[in-house]
Order: sequence, then C-alpha cells, then structure tokens
Amino acid sequence: MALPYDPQKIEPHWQEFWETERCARVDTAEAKDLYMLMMFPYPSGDLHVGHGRNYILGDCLFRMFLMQGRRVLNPMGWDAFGLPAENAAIKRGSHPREWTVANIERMKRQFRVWGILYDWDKEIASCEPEYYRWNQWLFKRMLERGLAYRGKAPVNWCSSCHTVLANEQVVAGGCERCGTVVVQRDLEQWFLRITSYADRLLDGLDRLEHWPEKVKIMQRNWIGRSEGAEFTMEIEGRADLGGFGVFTTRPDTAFGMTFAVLSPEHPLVGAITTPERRPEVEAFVERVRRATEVERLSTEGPIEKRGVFTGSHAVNPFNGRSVPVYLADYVLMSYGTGAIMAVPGQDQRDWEFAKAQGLPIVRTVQPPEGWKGEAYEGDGPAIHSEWLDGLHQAEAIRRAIDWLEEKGIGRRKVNYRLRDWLISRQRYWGTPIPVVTCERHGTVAVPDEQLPVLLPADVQFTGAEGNPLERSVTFVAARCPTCGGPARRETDTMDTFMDSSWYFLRFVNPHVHDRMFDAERVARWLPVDLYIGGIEHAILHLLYARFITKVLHDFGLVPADEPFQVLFNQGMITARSASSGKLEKMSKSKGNVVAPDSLIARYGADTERVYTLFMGPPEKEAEWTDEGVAGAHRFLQRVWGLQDLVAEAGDRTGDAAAERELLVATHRAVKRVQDDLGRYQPNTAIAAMMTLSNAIHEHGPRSSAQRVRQTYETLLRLLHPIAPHVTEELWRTLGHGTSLLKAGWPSYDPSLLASQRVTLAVQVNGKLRTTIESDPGLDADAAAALAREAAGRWLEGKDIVKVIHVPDRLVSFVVRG
RNA sequence: GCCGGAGUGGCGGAACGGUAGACGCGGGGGACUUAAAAUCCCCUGGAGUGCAAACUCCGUGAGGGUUCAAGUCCCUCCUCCGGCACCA
Repeated sequence: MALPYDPQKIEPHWQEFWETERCARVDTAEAKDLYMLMMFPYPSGDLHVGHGRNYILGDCLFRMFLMQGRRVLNPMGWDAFGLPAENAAIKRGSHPREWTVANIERMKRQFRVWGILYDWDKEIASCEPEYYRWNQWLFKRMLERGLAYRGKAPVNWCSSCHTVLANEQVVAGGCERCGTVVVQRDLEQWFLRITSYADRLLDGLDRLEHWPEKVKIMQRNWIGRSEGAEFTMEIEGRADLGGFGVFTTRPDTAFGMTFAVLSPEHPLVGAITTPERRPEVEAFVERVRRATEVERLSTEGPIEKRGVFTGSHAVNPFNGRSVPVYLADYVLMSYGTGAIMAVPGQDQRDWEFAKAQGLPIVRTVQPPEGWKGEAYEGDGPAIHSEWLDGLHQAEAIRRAIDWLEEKGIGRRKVNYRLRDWLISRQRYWGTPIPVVTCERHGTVAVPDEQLPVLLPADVQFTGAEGNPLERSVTFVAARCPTCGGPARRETDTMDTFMDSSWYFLRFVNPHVHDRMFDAERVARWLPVDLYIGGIEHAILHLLYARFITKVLHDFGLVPADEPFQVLFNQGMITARSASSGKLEKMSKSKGNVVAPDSLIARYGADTERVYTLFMGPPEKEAEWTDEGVAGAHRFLQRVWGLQDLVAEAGDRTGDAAAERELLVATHRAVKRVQDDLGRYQPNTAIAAMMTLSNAIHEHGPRSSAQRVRQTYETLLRLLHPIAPHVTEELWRTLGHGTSLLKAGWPSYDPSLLASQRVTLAVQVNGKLRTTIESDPGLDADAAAALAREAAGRWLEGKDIVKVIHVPDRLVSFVVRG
C-alpha cells in the first residue's frame, strides 16, 4: 500500500522544484511561438479563491502548452499605481510604496502556493521609475503630435474639503467623507485624443474574430458612432450671433421641428436670453449646474422633462418658420453641438417635452395604420414636408443633406458618444505628467533627458485636502526648460489605465533601459495570442490598450495594429453571503470569502485547482460550495490510490476485453481533454479524466500490467495541467526521473476511435426502436438492410426507418421501409 | 427604453441538428465495522406496465414552424442575468 495522499508534504517540494528549474523561463530573443497573458493585477493584498480562477485557468493552459513542447511567453507584473495605496498610506501614516510592495510580496507567495508558473525574470511593476518614465515619454510624443492636450473639464468638487473626488467617492450626490453636496467644477485637465481614433477602433473590432461578441458590442456601443447632419440655425433678429449648430440623425424630419433646445451650458445662453426671461433662465441653469452628472442623468423617479424658454426664437432653415428656443437638461453639452432641433412627432423625448411645455406637434412621417403610440420613430412616407413628401427615411435623409450642402447651411456629419480620455488625476500615487508651467513660456514639456520626473519623497500622507504633490516644495518648484526661469511643475498624475495600456509590450523584454520597449522583439512577439481577464475591463482597459497600440503603430514602433488576438473573460466566483444568505461576489464585507490558505491547509492547492476548473464553464459565474471541494479532493484521492493498482499488477497479462476497454478509454480521454482545454472548457476536460480514472478502476484489475501502467501514465500527463503537484509526485513514484513538464503531451490515434464497434440506432417514424451492434466496416447498404430487418416488428407500411451510428456519430441516413 | 446573453433532474452542469441529462454534488439501498467516519458496490428525470428479462408514454421556460430527426435552427411570447442609459 502506498502512503496516504498528503498534499502538505508534496506541494512545497514541487513548487521549489519548478522554481529552481526555472520551468517558465523563455528567451524572447528567439523566434516567437506563443504569447499568453493574464491581465496584470492591482496589488490589493490578500487573494481569495475567487481571484484564483483566471490565474489557475491560465496556468493550466500554460502547462499544457509547455508539455506540448511550445515556447510560451507567460509573464506577470503589477498594476501598482492607484488610489487604494494612497488611502492605505493615509490610514497608516506610511508611504503608498510600502503598502504596495508588501502586497506584491504577499501575492507572489500566493501564486507560488497555487503552483502557478510565471517567468519572473520579466516581472514589472508600474510604480517603478524605470516603468513609468516611459508613460512620460509616450505622453510627450503624443503631446508633440497633438494627441495630448489641455482642456477644461468638469470634475466632482467638494466645496468643504476643497478637493476633487473620483466618481466612486461621490455617494448619493454627496462627498464620501463629509456629506457635502458635490458640485461640478471646471478644471484645466489633460486629455488624450482617443476620439480621433474612433473609426479605427470601431473598424478594428470587425477583425477581432476571437474576441467575445459581447465585448465587441460593448465597445461599439461605447464608441457610439452615429451618422447624420449638422446645420446652423439663425437666431431671429440676432444675425450678429451667427446662430447655433444642431446635430441630427434625422434631417428628413426637419419640417416637423416645432422648437429648438440648447443645453443649459451652451455658450449662447447668456446672449439669447431676453431680459424678462432672465431670472427664470438663470435659476434653471444654476439648478442644473449644481446637480452632478450622475444625478442629472439619473432615471430614478419620474422622468420629468425640465426646461425653460429663453425668450428668443430661431429660424428653421427648411421652411423658414420661427421656432422658440428652450433650454433643457436632457440636452448634453458634451455631445454633438450641445443643441438640437426638436421634432416631437418623431422623437419621444421631444414629444414628452412638448407635452410638458404645451408646444405644438407636427408629424412628418406617416405612422402605420392603427398607430397608438406617441412619437413615431420608425420608417414611413414623409408627410407635411414639402419636397420630401412621400419619400421614405433613407432617401429623405439623403435629399435633406444634399439640400443643406447645396444651400451651404449644413453638411453630412458623424458624431461619437466616445469622449477624449481624461488622464489627469489629482493624486500622488501615479505617473507625474512631465510638464511645467513657466510665466513666460506657458506650458512646457520636460526634456527627454530629464525624464523620469520622479515622485518626490518629501510628502506626508495625512489625508488633508487636495493633492499631496501640491505640498511638496521640491516637486512643485521647477525650472523652465526654455528660459531657465522659475516654473511650476504640473502636479496632476496620470490615470493608471495609461500604465496598463502598453505593459504587454514591456513584458517582451523588460530589461531595456534606454527605450520604452524592445521594438525588434515586440515586432516578433506581438500581438498577444491569448489574453485572459475579467469582463469588468471589457470597455476601458481594452479600449485604451487598443488605442495606445494603434498610436504606437502610427509612430512606427509596433507593427501590430491590435494588441490582443484572442480574448477570454472568466466569470466571477460567488458564494452565499453570511449576512444576506444571497449569492454574492466574494468580499470581506459580505462575509463570504474563502481564503486559499485554510483551504490549502486542509485539502492542498491541487484540490483548489481541480475544483476551480471543474465548477462550470470558466466564462460563467460559479458558486463556491464546500461539497464541491470535497468531491474534487475525492477525485485526487482516487487517482492517488490507483498507484496501488499499478503496483499490484506485477507482470500480469490481461483479459483481452478489458485491455481493449482501457486502450479505447485512453485514446478517447486524450482526444477529449485536448479538445476541451483547447476551447477553454477545463470542466469537461476534467470530466473526461474522471471517466478515464473510473475506467482504470473498473478494468484495471483485469488488464495487463503494461496496459494499466500506460493508461495510468496517460492520465497523469493529462491531469498535470490541472493538478500539477500530485501528478509530479506520482510520476516520480512510477520511477520517472524527469518532470512531467518535460514528459510530453500524449497523442491519440483517431483511427482507433473510429474503428470501434459501431452501434446502429434504429428509429422508426422518429422513435428510437432498437439498437444493433455491428462491425465498423459495414457499408451503407448493408447497414440499411440490417436496420430494416431489425425494425421489422415496428413497421406498419410506409414508414421511415432511420439509422444513426453512435456513439461517434459518424453517419446518419434514412431508409424508407 | 435600447443592446446582448441565458432558461435542461433535488443542485453545479454535459450534449458537430442524431440514444437528452456525460462528469460531479446531494439522496436512497447494500458491503466492511462492535459502532461511526473513511472506502467500496448498486440505484437515482417523471408517470405507468410486468413475477422477471424487459417495455410503453411524457419530458430541455410557453406556443407555433422547418426537418426523416430540434435542448440545438426560424417566428411570437414569458422570466432571469449583464451592459448602456435623455447620445438627438
């Protein structure tokens, strides 16, 4: 009898072994084979079993690739800048770096205990100057090309704390800390011009065949391209103002315009408000200004169309009619021109506003017979539209735009929902924006040779208002690179999404110190072949990374135009919350966290790995249960116990039928495991291994020693990516001197699977009546004859007899009875 | 509201358009044990017929359709989950 299965004893040994053998190391100077990557984590500290899911999945695939003899780049690093570190520093009176570094160590240890292999030679942390200096370098190149610029943007402002708040710090419209109502305030901020890449970001999605459709749709919606027309409307009696532009996707409905609406922030508001309307307009503008964006766009409560008349009128250029100009909070300054033509007959929002304000409604599209709705937004022949009457939507839009262009008052126009990327953060723990402001020369970029602009050390994290950087005298006081005179250093730092937008390029060869990345190797190793991470990054991170890749592509630094070939999003792990009893994402506050340490102490890391991968399809949410863990452990116990069967076999010769069963079971398992892991379905791959394990258990005792041993060894190879420690240990017990990682991946013989005895399933009129065992070589006619004969007792005349080969489902055909 | 995705046993979940429910959990029965745990064996979608070997019918959210054949494809609807949310 073998020793009992004791993960505590074997796991640390193998972790040590893989590390000293440097099993994950790859030399990227060599030709590319495969580049796989997990989204690098924010080092927040302790990891729970839910976090393990994508790392374990990635490691499983990585180990399979290694066994298949592939050369795989599989690096890991740390998305190490960010607000939580700063908050922790305030709480402990320490520096964000201390907390971050300690967390990185904790997480590295966790990866090791999970048995996860990375090429640690390539580790990077975005908070290190040698990394973030290249954020600064890139920022400068973008600045030179007009891709970075300074502009005003509203921020959440707490007037009592005198500080900018991130959206997450605004709770129910108030400041997280003091509860004061948060207002919008314009600040000078830095932007990256992602909007000029909108079309390319959109078009690129069509070529990402191996991205989840869901993510692509989310990105498309986020970019929000819409085609239409922009034209100018004159203010009646105020030709001096030059009018205002409006954007519409439905120029065909312009004859139905009965009013126009400006956003309350529109620059013309002051000029067009008539004196008698002024008090009401100003009160309205002030009310909107006070509301945060969140509140303004909120649909909580009744959707009330709030607005106010300015006292002015504008001219509808299509029919020369005068229409009143309103302000309304449903028109956003940040989209289009910040002004709209309102056509209540064809736009539900305009309809509601018109009803609320008592404005007229003119239909310009004939609604279908029996239309009972309000605004009709569908297609139909144009009516009340002079020269557009009778035309349908597409043609009417074309004519309307042609007309605008002929008259020189408007043009075809594409708008995007996407806004430029605001990268300024009024925080310490991020990449300093490499710019100074000189009284004489204005905003001047820090010269390349002075990079990196380092984060200063003389900073106290007290939680006092504002950005800690502003209080660092050594940091703020700078010299103007142009004149050498005194200058003020920019204290904004960069959004941490900047860090994660190009780290995959740095990984290829993180040890170059004079360049952002090793362009020659990047040319060979990019794009990333497989990128694994959470769906929560479907939009921002993945869009920014695509954007920066395209920018670098345009700079001539990266041949690839898209960074990630295949994207895989793993689902969350949930557990019953101790307090609410509901299924929730694991979190301390919910009291439903399963800590890997205690789990591993009891069952071992291999059990956690098996269970995590067996729970269900990895892209779906899955519920953690203790019974499931126990089942996974039982499976490993059984695999462990099978070694006795091999030992007891001695040199026995076996029973032919049992031999055959084992042989076929082995090949079938290899095929299934390989196919299933290849399509990221470790759950069914494990099921196939369990089946093989059960087959050894059942047929092993009657098979030859050699067959049992071969089957068992195949099982260990297949299982290695899932449960690496226990399989290594068993492999060694069988007398092998090398690691399973070097043992190679088993292959299977397709002809063996195909040449199995065939079961013919016979259906009569759609009902399965009987099955016949037959030889594999049977031709169709013979099979038909057999089937007709077998179906005899169910035949009643003109019946349809159907024959299906099972279980391999190679052929099916129909025989007329 | 718009756009996606999903509804299969007691549960997690399997099923190139081809024997629905693989594999596991849970449950029931049995063996071993003084006993329990562990382990092993058998059963486990529902309803029915049969002494039995077996057999029949129903069954993948609801209703239609295509097909020799539908969990899978098409149409309508219901429910749940996710994303966006006044984007003109």
